[in-house]
Amino acid sequence: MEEQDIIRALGALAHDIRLRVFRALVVAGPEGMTPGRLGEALTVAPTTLSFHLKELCNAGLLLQARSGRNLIYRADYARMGALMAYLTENCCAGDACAVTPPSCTNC
Amino acid sequence: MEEQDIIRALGALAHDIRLRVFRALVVAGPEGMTPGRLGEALTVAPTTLSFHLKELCNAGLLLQARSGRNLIYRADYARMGALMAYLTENCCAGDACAVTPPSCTNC
DNA sequence: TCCATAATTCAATTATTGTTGAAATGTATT
DNA sequence: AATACATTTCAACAATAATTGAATTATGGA
Repeated sequence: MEEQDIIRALGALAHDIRLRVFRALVVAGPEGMTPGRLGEALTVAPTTLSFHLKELCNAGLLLQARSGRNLIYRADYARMGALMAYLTENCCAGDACAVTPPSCTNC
Repeated sequence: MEEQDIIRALGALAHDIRLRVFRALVVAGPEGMTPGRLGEALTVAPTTLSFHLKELCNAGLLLQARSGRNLIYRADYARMGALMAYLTENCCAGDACAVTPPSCTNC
């Protein structure tokens, strides 16, 4: 992941609506969610939501697919993982930022 | 760390100069760096650099101290760690985003 | 005290982002 | 084909962030 992509991804997540959208999609899992359901769950107007979904897509954090007349948005876990990896490698030092994932608690 | 703090931290890092500044300070370690050295190393004008250092401070990612007529900026590793923890817990799912830190490679 | 250095603050300007409602697109149903 | 629904695109506007040079604050040394 290029530095420019990192900046775009960070910028995309640095907004309350977008962070909430992304979290909701992470929770939703592989099934994803439609803009309709998202807007209902988060109380965001369709136009506003569409704008932010596009931002997240452009940043590469979401994947879009069509199902009938609905669009389905999904979190791109691989992209998020790449972002985490970048931050861990470049913006952390020593143990200070060492985040211990659940699977490693016994290390 | 409150959601609002997360957004500010992400927003602070979502800028090329600020990301480079933060990385340089992470690399510099506990000794930190002065704006003078940073500006030299990164080729950023004093006023511009000062603006971005302030942004990073406001976001809680940097610590500031004075030493004679120099100011010394340091990365706040704990804050960065808290940011990483938040993202790991809230924006990742399953193994897809599981970042394996160096110390855990044998797990 | 006076000067030089390090860095910040201020104010004006420009550029980028975010919001909103109206209009348009695409798809399913009858 | 006609209608309804889900969603996006467009265009105008409002708000926020970034850049720049000049002026200011703070410290140390002659």
